[in-house]
Amino acid sequence: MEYLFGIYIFDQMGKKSERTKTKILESAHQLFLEKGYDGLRMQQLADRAGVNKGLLHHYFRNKTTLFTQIFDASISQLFAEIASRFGTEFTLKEKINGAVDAYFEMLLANPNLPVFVLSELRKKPKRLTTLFKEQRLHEVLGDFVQGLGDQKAGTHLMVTLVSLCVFPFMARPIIDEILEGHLSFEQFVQQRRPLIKNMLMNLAQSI
Amino acid sequence: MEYLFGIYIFDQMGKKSERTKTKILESAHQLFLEKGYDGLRMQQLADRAGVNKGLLHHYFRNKTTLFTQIFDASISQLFAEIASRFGTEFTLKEKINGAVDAYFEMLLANPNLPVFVLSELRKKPKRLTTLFKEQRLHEVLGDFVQGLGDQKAGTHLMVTLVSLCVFPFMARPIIDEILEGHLSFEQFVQQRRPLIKNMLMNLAQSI
DNA sequence: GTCTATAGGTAGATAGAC
DNA sequence: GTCTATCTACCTATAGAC
Repeated sequence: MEYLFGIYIFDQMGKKSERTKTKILESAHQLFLEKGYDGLRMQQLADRAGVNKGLLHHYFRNKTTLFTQIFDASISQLFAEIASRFGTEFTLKEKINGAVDAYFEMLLANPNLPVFVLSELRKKPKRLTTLFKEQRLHEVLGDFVQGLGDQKAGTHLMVTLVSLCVFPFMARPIIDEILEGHLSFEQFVQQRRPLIKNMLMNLAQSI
Repeated sequence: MEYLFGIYIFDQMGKKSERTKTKILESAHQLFLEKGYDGLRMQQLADRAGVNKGLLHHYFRNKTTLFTQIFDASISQLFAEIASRFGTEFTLKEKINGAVDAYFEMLLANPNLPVFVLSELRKKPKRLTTLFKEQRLHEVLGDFVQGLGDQKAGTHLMVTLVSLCVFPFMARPIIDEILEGHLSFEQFVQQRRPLIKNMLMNLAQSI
């Protein structure tokens, strides 16, 4: 587990204190994404990490500090996918296909990430503005949008791309219920992948 | 405020106890959607409703009972939009346009509803299966999917429709940040409405 | 029907032993 | 560096007065 713009980078080979910190961060990552800030108890986190409650405060002062690290890294990860296959050497089609594939890969590995980020974001909207400035996300997104066409067309294309890739993973409990075992969720989203790429190419040509 | 399949229907004209119950339910609806189950304190709810904490328990026994009413009604509302403009007398184009318009209207009035439902659903996935059975949602969705084509095409068309309508509202904090005041969020989603209808018609013709 | 007071339990955080 | 014990604050829920 490692983040491109991440706040924390794990080092499994360090001394014991580093390994303990890593174990706590990994557990916090899992549990905050599952339960959200308000839903996670420090005792649960200590149990999962296999340490005592007191240690959590020794390393991370308080719950908020720990949460902020996980939250910031998670937002960065969402935007990293957009930048991942971007560059002037790619054609429009390659950029679209590359971004869709990158999102699918990330979402298959981190299915809870979008719901976590968007629900916590609603409670702490100011954090986003800070992160945009700190990590120069306006530049990253601006470059991406420019690469997709003019300002208006590029923005709509990007929002369409992210909507189509991300939403089915957020609505997974509902989609599972609808599929009722006729098809696995994984099969369903793999069917969608070429459909999504086609829709995006059509949209790119029409605006 | 009234729900099609809703558990609670407000009656502002009834006796005092009914008006108090209504006030509590309205406040609970607002606050649970903002803060989620874990984030809302019973004291906050009492303050907003203008009553005492004890009264909440008098009318609704405990926090879970109250939450379940709001949660169930919110899920029903999400599915109600799909059924709203459905009927064999409509053409495919009318069904698509009608469903998109119904979703836009509902989302403009209830912007927090999707994030609330999907984040709470992740924590209580079993509730969905129960609701699907109780409210015969399989039949509602089955009819809708049939009206859009065969099983596979209909399902993908429906998921695309909901993805494109709902996701931008969930990601509103991010989109606000991207638009940076060049355009209001409302203007942006209104620009998208015809784009979405076009994409859905293209998709319907191609699968 | 509504409020006050409080019980009973649990949360986050700290101090200090080992 | 890690654990145990404990503090203080707060939360849900109840009992009982008005």
